[in-house]
Amino acid sequence: MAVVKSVDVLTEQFRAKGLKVTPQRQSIFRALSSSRVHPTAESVYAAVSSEMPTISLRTVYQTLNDLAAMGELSTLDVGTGSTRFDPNLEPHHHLVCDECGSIEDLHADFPGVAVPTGGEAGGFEVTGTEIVFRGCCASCVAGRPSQQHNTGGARAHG
Amino acid sequence: MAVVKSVDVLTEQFRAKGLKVTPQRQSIFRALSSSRVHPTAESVYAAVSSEMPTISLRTVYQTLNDLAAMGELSTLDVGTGSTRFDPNLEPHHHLVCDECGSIEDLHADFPGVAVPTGGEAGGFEVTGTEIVFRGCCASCVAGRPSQQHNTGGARAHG
DNA sequence: AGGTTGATCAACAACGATTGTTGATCAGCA
DNA sequence: TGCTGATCAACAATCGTTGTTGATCAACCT
Ligand SMILES: [Mn+2]
Ligand SMILES: [Mn+2]
Ligand SMILES: [Zn+2]
Ligand SMILES: [Zn+2]
Repeated sequence: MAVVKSVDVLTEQFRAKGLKVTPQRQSIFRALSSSRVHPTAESVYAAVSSEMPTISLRTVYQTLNDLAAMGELSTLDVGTGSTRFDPNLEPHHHLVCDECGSIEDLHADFPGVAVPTGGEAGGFEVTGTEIVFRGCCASCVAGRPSQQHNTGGARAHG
Repeated sequence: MAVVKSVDVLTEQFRAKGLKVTPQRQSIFRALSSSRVHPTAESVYAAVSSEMPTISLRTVYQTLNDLAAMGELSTLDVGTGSTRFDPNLEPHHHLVCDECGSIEDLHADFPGVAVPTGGEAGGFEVTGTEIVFRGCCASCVAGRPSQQHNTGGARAHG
Protein backbone atom coordinates (compact mmCIF):
# COMPACT_ATOMS: atom_id res chain seq x y z
CA MET A 1 0.00 0.00 0.00
CA ALA A 2 3.02 2.24 -0.28
CA VAL A 3 2.35 5.34 -2.26
CA VAL A 4 4.67 8.15 -3.18
CA LYS A 5 7.80 8.40 -1.09
CA SER A 6 7.43 10.28 2.13
CA VAL A 7 7.69 14.03 2.22
CA ASP A 8 11.07 13.70 3.92
CA VAL A 9 12.45 11.45 1.24
CA LEU A 10 11.25 13.70 -1.54
CA THR A 11 12.80 16.61 0.28
CA GLU A 12 16.12 14.80 0.26
CA GLN A 13 15.83 13.96 -3.41
CA PHE A 14 15.14 17.54 -4.33
CA ARG A 15 18.08 18.80 -2.30
CA ALA A 16 20.34 16.19 -3.86
CA LYS A 17 19.45 17.47 -7.28
CA GLY A 18 20.17 21.04 -6.28
CA LEU A 19 16.50 21.93 -6.25
CA LYS A 20 15.24 24.06 -3.42
CA VAL A 21 12.63 22.79 -1.04
CA THR A 22 10.02 25.47 -0.97
CA PRO A 23 6.75 25.54 0.94
CA GLN A 24 4.91 25.22 -2.38
CA ARG A 25 6.74 22.05 -3.24
CA GLN A 26 6.28 20.65 0.24
CA SER A 27 2.61 21.33 0.05
CA ILE A 28 2.42 19.47 -3.24
CA PHE A 29 4.38 16.58 -1.74
CA ARG A 30 1.85 16.40 1.06
CA ALA A 31 -1.10 16.54 -1.28
CA LEU A 32 0.31 13.66 -3.28
CA SER A 33 1.26 11.45 -0.38
CA SER A 34 -2.26 11.59 0.97
CA SER A 35 -3.93 10.94 -2.36
CA ARG A 36 -5.06 7.69 -3.86
CA VAL A 37 -7.18 9.15 -6.63
CA HIS A 38 -4.85 9.72 -9.60
CA PRO A 39 -5.27 13.47 -9.52
CA THR A 40 -4.95 15.84 -12.40
CA ALA A 41 -2.73 18.89 -12.22
CA GLU A 42 -5.85 20.97 -11.71
CA SER A 43 -7.04 18.89 -8.81
CA VAL A 44 -3.65 19.02 -7.11
CA TYR A 45 -3.80 22.75 -7.65
CA ALA A 46 -7.21 22.87 -6.01
CA ALA A 47 -6.05 20.83 -3.03
CA VAL A 48 -2.92 22.87 -2.46
CA SER A 49 -4.70 26.17 -3.04
CA SER A 50 -6.89 25.62 -0.01
CA GLU A 51 -3.93 25.89 2.33
CA MET A 52 -1.81 28.14 0.13
CA PRO A 53 -4.13 30.39 -1.85
CA THR A 54 -1.44 32.22 -3.76
CA ILE A 55 0.18 29.23 -5.40
CA SER A 56 0.04 29.32 -9.16
CA LEU A 57 -1.11 26.54 -11.44
CA ARG A 58 2.14 27.00 -13.30
CA THR A 59 4.13 26.03 -10.23
CA VAL A 60 2.01 22.93 -9.73
CA TYR A 61 2.64 21.77 -13.28
CA GLN A 62 6.30 22.52 -12.85
CA THR A 63 6.65 20.46 -9.69
CA LEU A 64 4.59 17.57 -10.99
CA ASN A 65 6.76 17.43 -14.06
CA ASP A 66 9.88 17.54 -11.92
CA LEU A 67 8.61 14.63 -9.87
CA ALA A 68 7.68 12.68 -12.98
CA ALA A 69 11.11 13.30 -14.48
CA MET A 70 12.68 12.01 -11.27
CA GLY A 71 10.55 8.89 -11.50
CA GLU A 72 8.75 9.66 -8.27
CA LEU A 73 5.44 9.89 -10.05
CA SER A 74 4.06 8.30 -13.14
CA THR A 75 1.61 9.72 -15.60
CA LEU A 76 -1.54 8.13 -16.90
CA ASP A 77 -3.51 8.81 -20.04
CA VAL A 78 -6.91 7.20 -20.09
CA GLY A 79 -8.53 9.39 -22.69
CA THR A 80 -10.26 11.81 -20.34
CA GLY A 81 -8.57 14.85 -21.77
CA SER A 82 -6.09 15.60 -19.04
CA THR A 83 -3.10 13.73 -17.73
CA ARG A 84 -3.53 11.91 -14.44
CA PHE A 85 -0.63 11.64 -12.04
CA ASP A 86 -0.08 8.43 -10.16
CA PRO A 87 1.80 8.63 -6.88
CA ASN A 88 1.68 4.88 -6.53
CA LEU A 89 5.08 3.59 -7.53
CA GLU A 90 4.33 -0.09 -7.22
CA PRO A 91 3.58 -1.98 -10.40
CA HIS A 92 -0.16 -2.20 -10.70
CA HIS A 93 -3.05 -1.88 -13.10
CA HIS A 94 -6.13 0.27 -13.36
CA LEU A 95 -9.89 0.14 -13.41
CA VAL A 96 -11.41 3.08 -15.21
CA CYS A 97 -15.07 3.87 -14.67
CA ASP A 98 -16.71 5.02 -17.87
CA GLU A 99 -19.45 6.67 -15.89
CA CYS A 100 -17.74 8.83 -13.27
CA GLY A 101 -14.20 8.76 -14.61
CA SER A 102 -12.70 7.40 -11.41
CA ILE A 103 -9.53 5.35 -11.61
CA GLU A 104 -8.91 2.58 -9.10
CA ASP A 105 -5.73 0.65 -8.56
CA LEU A 106 -5.54 -3.07 -9.02
CA HIS A 107 -2.58 -4.68 -7.35
CA ALA A 108 -2.43 -7.97 -9.12
CA ASP A 109 0.02 -9.48 -11.47
CA PHE A 110 -0.84 -11.58 -14.42
CA PRO A 111 2.10 -13.84 -15.14
CA GLY A 112 0.56 -15.10 -18.37
CA VAL A 113 0.58 -11.70 -19.98
CA ALA A 114 3.50 -11.54 -22.36
CA VAL A 115 4.13 -10.93 -26.02
CA PRO A 116 4.40 -14.28 -27.80
CA THR A 117 7.85 -14.54 -29.34
CA GLY A 118 8.15 -14.91 -33.05
CA GLY A 119 4.57 -14.18 -33.93
CA GLU A 120 2.83 -11.11 -35.19
CA ALA A 121 5.00 -8.94 -33.00
CA GLY A 122 8.29 -10.75 -33.08
CA GLY A 123 11.26 -8.75 -31.91
CA PHE A 124 9.33 -6.27 -29.85
CA GLU A 125 11.24 -5.48 -26.68
CA VAL A 126 8.80 -5.02 -23.85
CA THR A 127 9.70 -2.65 -21.05
CA GLY A 128 6.31 -2.20 -19.47
CA THR A 129 2.84 -3.66 -19.45
CA GLU A 130 -0.27 -1.69 -18.61
CA ILE A 131 -3.67 -3.24 -18.26
CA VAL A 132 -6.73 -1.05 -18.19
CA PHE A 133 -10.07 -2.52 -17.28
CA ARG A 134 -12.92 -0.34 -18.41
CA GLY A 135 -16.38 -0.57 -17.03
CA CYS A 136 -18.45 0.68 -14.15
CA CYS A 137 -17.20 1.15 -10.63
CA ALA A 138 -18.97 -0.28 -7.60
CA SER A 139 -20.49 2.99 -6.49
CA CYS A 140 -21.81 3.82 -9.94
CA VAL A 141 -23.29 0.33 -10.20
CA ALA A 142 -24.95 0.84 -6.82
CA GLY A 143 -26.42 4.15 -7.88
CA ARG A 144 -28.21 2.77 -10.90
CA PRO A 145 -31.98 2.71 -11.27
CA SER A 146 -33.05 -0.61 -9.76
CA GLN A 147 -33.40 -3.34 -12.31
CA GLN A 148 -33.30 -7.11 -12.51
CA HIS A 149 -29.94 -8.48 -11.56
CA ASN A 150 -28.19 -9.38 -14.74
CA THR A 151 -24.98 -11.12 -13.96
CA GLY A 152 -24.19 -12.51 -17.38
CA GLY A 153 -23.17 -11.22 -20.70
CA ALA A 154 -20.29 -8.91 -19.99
CA ARG A 155 -18.37 -8.94 -23.24
CA ALA A 156 -14.64 -8.87 -22.93
CA HIS A 157 -13.03 -6.04 -24.78
CA GLY A 158 -14.94 -3.14 -26.23
CA MET B 1 -6.97 -10.22 -40.19
CA ALA B 2 -10.24 -8.47 -40.90
CA VAL B 3 -9.99 -4.75 -40.55
CA VAL B 4 -12.66 -2.15 -40.96
CA LYS B 5 -15.72 -3.29 -42.84
CA SER B 6 -15.48 -3.04 -46.58
CA VAL B 7 -16.20 0.19 -48.36
CA ASP B 8 -19.44 -1.30 -49.62
CA VAL B 9 -20.64 -2.26 -46.18
CA LEU B 10 -19.83 1.14 -44.76
CA THR B 11 -21.65 2.69 -47.67
CA GLU B 12 -24.74 0.68 -46.75
CA GLN B 13 -24.46 1.65 -43.10
CA PHE B 14 -24.26 5.31 -43.94
CA ARG B 15 -27.26 5.11 -46.25
CA ALA B 16 -29.22 3.22 -43.62
CA LYS B 17 -28.62 6.02 -41.18
CA GLY B 18 -29.75 8.62 -43.68
CA LEU B 19 -26.22 9.85 -44.18
CA LYS B 20 -25.15 10.60 -47.69
CA VAL B 21 -22.31 8.75 -49.31
CA THR B 22 -20.07 11.42 -50.67
CA PRO B 23 -16.75 11.04 -52.47
CA GLN B 24 -15.03 12.49 -49.40
CA ARG B 25 -16.49 9.85 -47.16
CA GLN B 26 -15.72 7.10 -49.63
CA SER B 27 -12.17 8.25 -49.86
CA ILE B 28 -11.88 8.14 -46.10
CA PHE B 29 -13.39 4.65 -46.07
CA ARG B 30 -10.77 3.54 -48.55
CA ALA B 31 -7.95 5.12 -46.61
CA LEU B 32 -9.05 3.30 -43.48
CA SER B 33 -9.62 -0.09 -45.03
CA SER B 34 -6.10 -0.12 -46.38
CA SER B 35 -4.48 1.03 -43.18
CA ARG B 36 -2.99 -0.99 -40.41
CA VAL B 37 -1.18 1.81 -38.68
CA HIS B 38 -3.66 3.37 -36.23
CA PRO B 39 -3.69 6.69 -38.02
CA THR B 40 -4.41 10.05 -36.51
CA ALA B 41 -6.99 12.37 -38.01
CA GLU B 42 -4.15 14.38 -39.48
CA SER B 43 -2.60 11.37 -41.16
CA VAL B 44 -5.93 10.27 -42.62
CA TYR B 45 -6.27 13.83 -43.84
CA ALA B 46 -2.85 13.64 -45.46
CA ALA B 47 -3.63 10.34 -47.15
CA VAL B 48 -6.98 11.47 -48.49
CA SER B 49 -5.64 14.85 -49.52
CA SER B 50 -3.32 13.27 -52.02
CA GLU B 51 -6.19 12.07 -54.16
CA MET B 52 -8.64 14.78 -53.18
CA PRO B 53 -6.71 17.96 -52.50
CA THR B 54 -9.67 20.10 -51.55
CA ILE B 55 -10.97 18.00 -48.68
CA SER B 56 -10.95 19.79 -45.38
CA LEU B 57 -9.55 18.53 -42.12
CA ARG B 58 -12.89 19.38 -40.59
CA THR B 59 -14.63 16.86 -42.81
CA VAL B 60 -12.13 14.18 -41.91
CA TYR B 61 -12.72 14.69 -38.20
CA GLN B 62 -16.44 14.69 -38.84
CA THR B 63 -16.42 11.40 -40.70
CA LEU B 64 -14.04 9.71 -38.28
CA ASN B 65 -16.29 10.70 -35.42
CA ASP B 66 -19.32 9.42 -37.29
CA LEU B 67 -17.61 6.09 -37.83
CA ALA B 68 -16.56 5.89 -34.21
CA ALA B 69 -20.09 6.68 -33.07
CA MET B 70 -21.37 3.89 -35.29
CA GLY B 71 -18.88 1.53 -33.73
CA GLU B 72 -17.07 0.97 -37.00
CA LEU B 73 -13.89 2.40 -35.61
CA SER B 74 -12.42 2.59 -32.17
CA THR B 75 -10.25 5.27 -30.70
CA LEU B 76 -6.96 4.86 -28.90
CA ASP B 77 -5.18 7.13 -26.50
CA VAL B 78 -1.62 6.19 -25.82
CA GLY B 79 -0.38 9.52 -24.56
CA THR B 80 1.10 10.82 -27.78
CA GLY B 81 -1.04 13.92 -27.86
CA SER B 82 -3.47 13.02 -30.57
CA THR B 83 -6.14 10.37 -30.79
CA ARG B 84 -5.37 7.31 -32.90
CA PHE B 85 -8.15 5.64 -34.82
CA ASP B 86 -8.25 1.87 -35.00
CA PRO B 87 -10.02 0.31 -37.97
CA ASN B 88 -9.42 -3.14 -36.58
CA LEU B 89 -12.67 -4.24 -35.01
CA GLU B 90 -11.47 -7.54 -33.63
CA PRO B 91 -10.57 -7.66 -29.96
CA HIS B 92 -6.86 -7.25 -29.69
CA HIS B 93 -4.10 -5.51 -27.80
CA HIS B 94 -1.32 -3.11 -28.64
CA LEU B 95 2.42 -2.73 -28.67
CA VAL B 96 3.52 0.87 -28.44
CA CYS B 97 7.05 1.77 -29.40
CA ASP B 98 8.43 4.46 -27.14
CA GLU B 99 11.01 5.35 -29.73
CA CYS B 100 9.14 5.84 -32.98
CA GLY B 101 5.59 5.95 -31.65
CA SER B 102 4.35 3.11 -33.82
CA ILE B 103 1.47 0.99 -32.61
CA GLU B 104 1.28 -2.67 -33.58
CA ASP B 105 -1.63 -5.00 -33.06
CA LEU B 106 -1.37 -8.10 -30.97
CA HIS B 107 -4.05 -10.66 -31.62
CA ALA B 108 -3.85 -12.76 -28.54
CA ASP B 109 -6.17 -13.34 -25.70
CA PHE B 110 -5.12 -13.74 -22.13
CA PRO B 111 -7.77 -15.77 -20.38
CA GLY B 112 -6.22 -15.22 -16.99
CA VAL B 113 -6.69 -11.50 -17.10
CA ALA B 114 -9.68 -10.63 -14.96
CA VAL B 115 -10.49 -8.51 -11.97
CA PRO B 116 -10.40 -10.68 -8.85
CA THR B 117 -13.84 -10.63 -7.28
CA GLY B 118 -14.21 -9.30 -3.80
CA GLY B 119 -10.77 -7.83 -3.46
CA GLU B 120 -9.46 -4.33 -3.77
CA ALA B 121 -11.81 -3.69 -6.66
CA GLY B 122 -14.87 -5.65 -5.65
CA GLY B 123 -18.00 -4.80 -7.52
CA PHE B 124 -16.34 -3.30 -10.55
CA GLU B 125 -18.22 -4.31 -13.66
CA VAL B 126 -15.76 -4.87 -16.48
CA THR B 127 -16.89 -4.18 -20.01
CA GLY B 128 -13.53 -4.08 -21.73
CA THR B 129 -9.90 -4.94 -21.17
CA GLU B 130 -7.05 -3.18 -22.91
CA ILE B 131 -3.46 -4.28 -22.62
CA VAL B 132 -0.70 -1.99 -23.77
CA PHE B 133 2.82 -3.29 -24.01
CA ARG B 134 5.33 -0.49 -24.11
CA GLY B 135 8.84 -0.89 -25.34
CA CYS B 136 10.81 -0.85 -28.51
CA CYS B 137 9.63 -2.21 -31.82
CA ALA B 138 11.64 -4.61 -33.93
CA SER B 139 12.78 -2.06 -36.46
CA CYS B 140 13.87 0.42 -33.80
CA VAL B 141 15.78 -2.36 -32.04
CA ALA B 142 17.45 -3.24 -35.33
CA GLY B 143 18.47 0.33 -35.95
CA ARG B 144 20.35 0.71 -32.70
CA PRO B 145 24.09 1.26 -32.48
CA SER B 146 25.59 -2.22 -32.37
CA GLN B 147 26.20 -3.48 -28.89
CA GLN B 148 26.55 -6.76 -27.04
CA HIS B 149 23.43 -8.84 -27.19
CA ASN B 150 21.67 -8.39 -23.90
CA THR B 151 18.70 -10.69 -23.75
CA GLY B 152 17.96 -10.47 -20.06
CA GLY B 153 16.67 -7.95 -17.62
CA ALA B 154 13.53 -6.59 -19.18
CA ARG B 155 11.54 -5.41 -16.23
CA ALA B 156 7.83 -5.87 -16.40
CA HIS B 157 5.87 -2.73 -15.91
CA GLY B 158 7.36 0.71 -15.95
C1' DA C 1 23.80 37.10 8.87
C1' DG C 2 24.13 38.09 4.05
C1' DG C 3 24.53 37.36 -0.70
C1' DT C 4 23.77 34.35 -4.53
C1' DT C 5 20.66 32.21 -7.17
C1' DG C 6 16.88 29.78 -8.12
C1' DA C 7 11.79 29.78 -7.20
C1' DT C 8 7.58 31.93 -7.48
C1' DC C 9 4.31 35.18 -8.88
C1' DA C 10 1.02 37.61 -12.03
C1' DA C 11 -0.24 38.31 -16.29
C1' DC C 12 0.01 37.11 -20.29
C1' DA C 13 0.81 34.74 -24.98
C1' DA C 14 1.17 30.58 -27.50
C1' DC C 15 0.74 25.96 -28.45
C1' DG C 16 -1.58 21.57 -30.64
C1' DA C 17 -5.61 18.99 -31.05
C1' DT C 18 -10.18 19.35 -31.62
C1' DT C 19 -14.71 21.46 -32.15
C1' DG C 20 -17.90 25.35 -33.25
C1' DT C 21 -19.67 28.68 -36.57
C1' DT C 22 -21.02 31.05 -40.64
C1' DG C 23 -22.67 31.69 -45.15
C1' DA C 24 -22.05 30.15 -49.63
C1' DT C 25 -21.88 26.41 -52.82
C1' DC C 26 -22.43 21.84 -54.08
C1' DA C 27 -24.24 17.32 -54.88
C1' DG C 28 -26.61 12.75 -53.16
C1' DC C 29 -30.61 10.75 -53.49
C1' DA C 30 -35.65 10.23 -53.61
C1' DT D 1 -35.33 18.16 -60.69
C1' DG D 2 -35.58 19.69 -56.01
C1' DC D 3 -34.90 19.18 -51.25
C1' DT D 4 -31.66 18.86 -47.90
C1' DG D 5 -27.72 17.63 -46.02
C1' DA D 6 -22.61 17.79 -46.97
C1' DT D 7 -18.71 20.36 -47.79
C1' DC D 8 -15.94 24.28 -48.16
C1' DA D 9 -13.09 28.27 -46.57
C1' DA D 10 -12.04 30.95 -43.11
C1' DC D 11 -12.28 31.77 -39.06
C1' DA D 12 -12.81 31.78 -33.69
C1' DA D 13 -12.90 29.16 -29.55
C1' DT D 14 -12.03 25.54 -26.42
C1' DC D 15 -8.99 22.76 -23.20
C1' DG D 16 -4.82 21.33 -21.26
C1' DT D 17 -0.37 22.59 -21.09
C1' DT D 18 3.89 25.19 -21.68
C1' DG D 19 6.59 29.55 -22.60
C1' DT D 20 7.87 34.24 -21.27
C1' DT D 21 8.76 38.33 -18.73
C1' DG D 22 10.18 41.19 -15.09
C1' DA D 23 9.63 41.79 -10.39
C1' DT D 24 9.87 39.95 -5.85
C1' DC D 25 11.04 36.58 -2.67
C1' DA D 26 13.30 33.23 0.02
C1' DA D 27 16.22 28.65 0.41
C1' DC D 28 20.62 27.53 1.09
C1' DC D 29 25.58 27.91 1.19
C1' DT D 30 29.42 30.27 3.13
MN1 LIG E 1 -2.53 3.81 -9.96
MN1 LIG F 1 -5.24 -1.96 -33.16
ZN1 LIG G 1 -18.01 5.27 -11.33
ZN1 LIG H 1 9.89 1.86 -33.10
